[in-house]
Amino acid sequence: MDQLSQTFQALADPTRRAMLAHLSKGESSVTDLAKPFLKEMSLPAVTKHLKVLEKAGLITKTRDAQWRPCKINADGLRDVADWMELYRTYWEESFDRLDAYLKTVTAKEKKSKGKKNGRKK
Amino acid sequence: MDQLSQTFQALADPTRRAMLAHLSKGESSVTDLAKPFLKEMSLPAVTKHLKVLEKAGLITKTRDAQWRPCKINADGLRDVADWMELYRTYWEESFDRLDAYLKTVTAKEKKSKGKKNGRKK
DNA sequence: GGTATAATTAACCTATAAGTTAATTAACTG
DNA sequence: CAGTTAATTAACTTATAGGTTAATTATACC
Repeated sequence: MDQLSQTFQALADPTRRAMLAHLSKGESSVTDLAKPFLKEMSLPAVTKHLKVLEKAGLITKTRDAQWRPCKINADGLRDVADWMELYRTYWEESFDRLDAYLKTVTAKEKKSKGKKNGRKK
Repeated sequence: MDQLSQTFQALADPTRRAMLAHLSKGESSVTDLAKPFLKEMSLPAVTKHLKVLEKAGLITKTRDAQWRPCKINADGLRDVADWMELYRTYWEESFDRLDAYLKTVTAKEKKSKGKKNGRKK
Protein backbone atom coordinates (compact mmCIF):
# COMPACT_ATOMS: atom_id res chain seq x y z
CA MET A 1 0.00 0.00 0.00
CA ASP A 2 1.23 3.53 -0.70
CA GLN A 3 2.43 5.63 2.18
CA LEU A 4 -0.42 8.14 2.26
CA SER A 5 -3.06 5.41 2.15
CA GLN A 6 -1.29 3.72 5.02
CA THR A 7 -1.34 6.92 7.02
CA PHE A 8 -5.04 7.52 6.41
CA GLN A 9 -5.70 3.88 7.21
CA ALA A 10 -3.86 4.26 10.51
CA LEU A 11 -5.99 7.27 11.42
CA ALA A 12 -9.20 5.43 10.59
CA ASP A 13 -9.35 3.90 14.05
CA PRO A 14 -10.47 5.66 17.24
CA THR A 15 -8.07 3.67 19.42
CA ARG A 16 -5.12 4.78 17.35
CA ARG A 17 -6.30 8.39 17.29
CA ALA A 18 -6.69 8.25 21.06
CA MET A 19 -3.14 7.00 21.31
CA LEU A 20 -1.94 9.95 19.27
CA ALA A 21 -3.94 12.26 21.53
CA HIS A 22 -2.21 10.68 24.51
CA LEU A 23 1.18 11.12 22.87
CA SER A 24 0.43 14.76 22.12
CA LYS A 25 0.91 15.23 25.89
CA GLY A 26 4.40 13.74 25.73
CA GLU A 27 6.36 10.54 25.29
CA SER A 28 4.90 7.37 26.68
CA SER A 29 5.81 3.70 27.09
CA VAL A 30 3.71 0.95 25.56
CA THR A 31 2.19 -0.13 28.88
CA ASP A 32 1.37 3.45 29.67
CA LEU A 33 -0.28 3.95 26.32
CA ALA A 34 -2.11 0.68 26.72
CA LYS A 35 -3.57 1.46 30.14
CA PRO A 36 -6.80 3.17 28.97
CA PHE A 37 -7.55 0.28 26.59
CA LEU A 38 -6.75 -2.81 28.61
CA LYS A 39 -10.43 -3.21 29.52
CA GLU A 40 -11.30 -3.40 25.84
CA MET A 41 -8.31 -5.21 24.39
CA SER A 42 -5.14 -7.12 25.16
CA LEU A 43 -1.59 -5.86 25.18
CA PRO A 44 -0.65 -7.60 21.93
CA ALA A 45 -3.52 -5.74 20.31
CA VAL A 46 -1.98 -2.49 21.51
CA THR A 47 1.40 -3.54 20.15
CA LYS A 48 -0.24 -4.08 16.79
CA HIS A 49 -1.91 -0.67 16.82
CA LEU A 50 1.42 0.94 17.59
CA LYS A 51 3.04 -0.94 14.74
CA VAL A 52 0.39 0.42 12.39
CA LEU A 53 1.02 3.96 13.64
CA GLU A 54 4.74 3.47 13.26
CA LYS A 55 4.54 2.19 9.68
CA ALA A 56 2.26 5.11 8.90
CA GLY A 57 4.96 7.51 10.03
CA LEU A 58 2.76 8.85 12.81
CA ILE A 59 4.92 7.75 15.74
CA THR A 60 8.48 6.63 16.39
CA LYS A 61 9.60 4.08 18.96
CA THR A 62 12.94 4.21 20.73
CA ARG A 63 14.55 1.99 23.37
CA ASP A 64 15.14 2.58 27.04
CA ALA A 65 16.04 -0.65 28.83
CA GLN A 66 12.93 -2.84 28.58
CA TRP A 67 10.72 0.10 27.71
CA ARG A 68 9.87 1.34 24.23
CA PRO A 69 9.10 5.04 24.62
CA CYS A 70 6.85 6.27 21.80
CA LYS A 71 6.45 9.77 20.54
CA ILE A 72 4.59 11.51 17.76
CA ASN A 73 6.31 11.65 14.40
CA ALA A 74 5.39 14.75 12.43
CA ASP A 75 6.09 13.09 9.07
CA GLY A 76 2.80 11.27 8.80
CA LEU A 77 0.79 14.25 9.95
CA ARG A 78 2.60 16.44 7.47
CA ASP A 79 1.75 14.08 4.61
CA VAL A 80 -1.92 14.37 5.52
CA ALA A 81 -1.71 18.14 5.94
CA ASP A 82 -0.06 18.43 2.54
CA TRP A 83 -2.79 16.38 0.93
CA MET A 84 -5.48 18.40 2.70
CA GLU A 85 -3.95 21.55 1.30
CA LEU A 86 -5.24 20.54 -2.15
CA TYR A 87 -8.77 20.90 -0.84
CA ARG A 88 -8.46 23.92 1.39
CA THR A 89 -10.86 25.88 -0.79
CA TYR A 90 -13.53 23.30 0.00
CA TRP A 91 -13.22 22.99 3.76
CA GLU A 92 -12.10 26.53 4.47
CA GLU A 93 -15.31 28.42 3.86
CA SER A 94 -15.50 30.41 7.09
CA PHE A 95 -13.34 33.20 8.36
CA ASP A 96 -13.76 31.88 11.89
CA ARG A 97 -11.20 29.25 11.19
CA LEU A 98 -8.89 31.79 9.66
CA ASP A 99 -9.16 33.98 12.73
CA ALA A 100 -8.36 31.03 14.95
CA TYR A 101 -5.44 30.14 12.74
CA LEU A 102 -4.01 33.64 12.73
CA LYS A 103 -4.08 33.65 16.52
CA THR A 104 -1.70 30.70 16.52
CA VAL A 105 0.73 32.60 14.34
CA THR A 106 1.79 35.11 16.98
CA ALA A 107 2.50 32.24 19.34
CA LYS A 108 4.62 30.55 16.69
CA GLU A 109 6.94 33.47 16.16
CA LYS A 110 9.18 32.42 19.04
CA LYS A 111 9.84 29.05 17.42
CA SER A 112 12.71 28.05 15.11
CA LYS A 113 12.56 28.59 11.37
CA GLY A 114 14.64 25.44 10.65
CA LYS A 115 13.84 23.65 7.39
CA LYS A 116 11.78 20.55 7.74
CA ASN A 117 13.76 17.31 7.39
CA GLY A 118 12.61 15.08 4.52
CA ARG A 119 10.63 11.92 5.32
CA LYS A 120 13.10 9.08 5.64
CA LYS A 121 11.76 5.59 4.64
CA MET B 1 -18.01 2.97 12.89
CA ASP B 2 -17.79 6.59 13.99
CA GLN B 3 -18.00 9.30 11.39
CA LEU B 4 -14.39 10.47 11.51
CA SER B 5 -13.04 6.95 11.26
CA GLN B 6 -15.27 6.39 8.27
CA THR B 7 -13.91 9.53 6.63
CA PHE B 8 -10.29 8.56 7.21
CA GLN B 9 -11.10 5.06 6.00
CA ALA B 10 -12.56 6.49 2.81
CA LEU B 11 -9.41 8.50 2.20
CA ALA B 12 -7.20 5.47 2.73
CA ASP B 13 -7.58 4.38 -0.87
CA PRO B 14 -5.80 5.90 -3.87
CA THR B 15 -8.73 5.26 -6.19
CA ARG B 16 -11.06 7.21 -3.97
CA ARG B 17 -8.56 10.03 -3.53
CA ALA B 18 -8.18 10.17 -7.31
CA MET B 19 -11.94 10.44 -7.59
CA LEU B 20 -11.92 13.38 -5.23
CA ALA B 21 -9.15 14.95 -7.28
CA HIS B 22 -11.29 14.51 -10.36
CA LEU B 23 -14.28 16.06 -8.61
CA SER B 24 -12.18 19.00 -7.49
CA LYS B 25 -12.36 20.03 -11.17
CA GLY B 26 -16.15 20.02 -11.08
CA GLU B 27 -19.22 17.82 -10.95
CA SER B 28 -19.09 14.49 -12.73
CA SER B 29 -21.35 11.55 -13.50
CA VAL B 30 -20.53 8.05 -12.32
CA THR B 31 -19.51 6.83 -15.78
CA ASP B 32 -17.31 9.87 -16.19
CA LEU B 33 -15.67 9.32 -12.85
CA ALA B 34 -15.26 5.65 -13.65
CA LYS B 35 -13.54 6.16 -17.00
CA PRO B 36 -9.91 6.35 -15.72
CA PHE B 37 -10.40 3.16 -13.69
CA LEU B 38 -12.31 0.85 -16.01
CA LYS B 39 -9.07 -0.86 -17.05
CA GLU B 40 -8.41 -1.76 -13.44
CA MET B 41 -11.89 -2.40 -12.12
CA SER B 42 -15.55 -2.82 -13.01
CA LEU B 43 -18.34 -0.27 -12.82
CA PRO B 44 -19.93 -1.86 -9.73
CA ALA B 45 -16.60 -1.46 -7.99
CA VAL B 46 -16.71 2.24 -8.81
CA THR B 47 -20.25 2.47 -7.48
CA LYS B 48 -19.01 0.96 -4.24
CA HIS B 49 -16.15 3.42 -3.94
CA LEU B 50 -18.57 6.28 -4.46
CA LYS B 51 -20.86 4.90 -1.79
CA VAL B 52 -17.94 4.85 0.63
CA LEU B 53 -17.11 8.46 -0.21
CA GLU B 54 -20.74 9.44 0.20
CA LYS B 55 -21.12 7.79 3.61
CA ALA B 56 -17.90 9.47 4.65
CA GLY B 57 -19.43 12.85 3.85
CA LEU B 58 -16.83 13.51 1.18
CA ILE B 59 -19.17 13.66 -1.81
CA THR B 60 -22.86 14.10 -2.48
CA LYS B 61 -24.84 12.49 -5.28
CA THR B 62 -27.83 14.13 -6.94
CA ARG B 63 -30.14 13.00 -9.74
CA ASP B 64 -30.39 14.17 -13.31
CA ALA B 65 -32.46 11.75 -15.41
CA GLN B 66 -30.49 8.49 -15.47
CA TRP B 67 -27.32 10.21 -14.35
CA ARG B 68 -26.06 10.65 -10.79
CA PRO B 69 -23.90 13.78 -10.81
CA CYS B 70 -21.41 13.73 -7.94
CA LYS B 71 -19.69 16.64 -6.33
CA ILE B 72 -17.35 17.20 -3.41
CA ASN B 73 -18.95 17.62 -0.01
CA ALA B 74 -16.94 19.89 2.26
CA ASP B 75 -18.30 18.28 5.44
CA GLY B 76 -15.99 15.29 5.42
CA LEU B 77 -12.95 17.35 4.56
CA ARG B 78 -13.82 19.79 7.31
CA ASP B 79 -14.01 16.99 9.87
CA VAL B 80 -10.51 15.93 8.92
CA ALA B 81 -9.23 19.50 8.93
CA ASP B 82 -10.71 20.05 12.38
CA TRP B 83 -9.03 16.93 13.68
CA MET B 84 -5.73 17.91 12.09
CA GLU B 85 -5.93 21.24 13.85
CA LEU B 86 -5.21 19.44 17.14
CA TYR B 87 -1.81 18.52 15.81
CA ARG B 88 -0.87 21.65 13.94
CA THR B 89 2.07 22.27 16.27
CA TYR B 90 3.54 18.95 15.12
CA TRP B 91 3.21 19.23 11.39
CA GLU B 92 3.57 22.99 11.08
CA GLU B 93 7.24 23.41 11.81
CA SER B 94 8.21 25.58 8.86
CA PHE B 95 7.28 29.10 7.96
CA ASP B 96 7.25 28.16 4.28
CA ARG B 97 3.84 26.63 4.74
CA LEU B 98 2.64 29.69 6.58
CA ASP B 99 3.81 31.91 3.75
CA ALA B 100 1.99 29.75 1.24
CA TYR B 101 -1.10 29.83 3.39
CA LEU B 102 -1.09 33.58 3.81
CA LYS B 103 -0.94 33.96 0.06
CA THR B 104 -4.27 32.16 -0.21
CA VAL B 105 -5.84 34.58 2.23
CA THR B 106 -5.81 37.57 -0.10
CA ALA B 107 -7.50 35.47 -2.75
CA LYS B 108 -10.17 34.43 -0.26
CA GLU B 109 -11.20 37.95 0.65
CA LYS B 110 -13.55 38.18 -2.32
CA LYS B 111 -15.51 35.17 -1.11
CA SER B 112 -18.63 35.12 1.10
CA LYS B 113 -18.38 35.18 4.87
CA GLY B 114 -21.54 33.07 5.31
CA LYS B 115 -21.55 30.76 8.34
CA LYS B 116 -20.83 27.16 7.55
CA ASN B 117 -23.90 24.92 7.53
CA GLY B 118 -23.79 22.12 10.13
CA ARG B 119 -23.18 18.56 9.01
CA LYS B 120 -26.58 16.96 8.31
CA LYS B 121 -26.58 13.14 8.86
C1' DG C 1 -43.54 -0.98 -26.35
C1' DG C 2 -38.86 -2.20 -27.40
C1' DT C 3 -34.15 -0.89 -27.01
C1' DA C 4 -30.07 1.70 -25.47
C1' DT C 5 -27.72 4.02 -21.67
C1' DA C 6 -26.70 4.88 -16.63
C1' DA C 7 -26.20 3.04 -12.46
C1' DT C 8 -27.24 -0.05 -8.73
C1' DT C 9 -28.16 -4.44 -6.40
C1' DA C 10 -27.38 -9.30 -5.42
C1' DA C 11 -24.58 -13.08 -4.57
C1' DC C 12 -20.35 -14.48 -4.22
C1' DC C 13 -14.89 -14.80 -3.47
C1' DT C 14 -10.49 -13.61 -1.30
C1' DA C 15 -7.22 -11.04 1.27
C1' DT C 16 -6.46 -8.78 5.30
C1' DA C 17 -7.44 -5.93 9.57
C1' DA C 18 -8.23 -6.55 14.29
C1' DG C 19 -8.66 -9.22 17.79
C1' DT C 20 -7.51 -13.52 20.77
C1' DT C 21 -4.34 -16.77 23.87
C1' DA C 22 0.02 -18.83 24.64
C1' DA C 23 4.83 -18.67 24.12
C1' DT C 24 9.07 -15.99 23.69
C1' DT C 25 12.56 -12.38 24.08
C1' DA C 26 14.88 -8.98 26.67
C1' DA C 27 16.28 -6.24 30.47
C1' DC C 28 16.33 -5.30 35.33
C1' DT C 29 16.38 -6.74 40.39
C1' DG C 30 17.31 -9.04 44.75
C1' DC D 1 20.55 -17.16 38.66
C1' DA D 2 15.62 -17.14 39.67
C1' DG D 3 11.95 -14.07 39.29
C1' DT D 4 9.59 -9.92 37.63
C1' DT D 5 8.41 -6.49 34.32
C1' DA D 6 8.01 -4.85 29.42
C1' DA D 7 6.97 -5.89 25.06
C1' DT D 8 6.81 -8.75 21.03
C1' DT D 9 5.98 -12.88 18.21
C1' DA D 10 3.36 -16.89 16.75
C1' DA D 11 -0.64 -19.16 15.52
C1' DC D 12 -5.14 -18.80 15.06
C1' DT D 13 -10.24 -16.81 14.38
C1' DT D 14 -13.63 -13.68 12.54
C1' DA D 15 -15.49 -9.78 10.27
C1' DT D 16 -15.18 -6.90 6.53
C1' DA D 17 -13.10 -4.27 2.52
C1' DG D 18 -12.67 -4.56 -2.19
C1' DG D 19 -13.25 -6.93 -6.02
C1' DT D 20 -15.97 -10.06 -9.43
C1' DT D 21 -20.15 -11.43 -12.76
C1' DA D 22 -24.97 -11.53 -13.60
C1' DA D 23 -29.34 -9.56 -12.91
C1' DT D 24 -32.17 -5.48 -12.03
C1' DT D 25 -33.91 -0.76 -11.93
C1' DA D 26 -34.69 3.58 -14.05
C1' DT D 27 -34.82 6.96 -17.56
C1' DA D 28 -34.59 8.45 -22.39
C1' DC D 29 -35.36 7.74 -27.34
C1' DC D 30 -37.62 6.16 -31.61
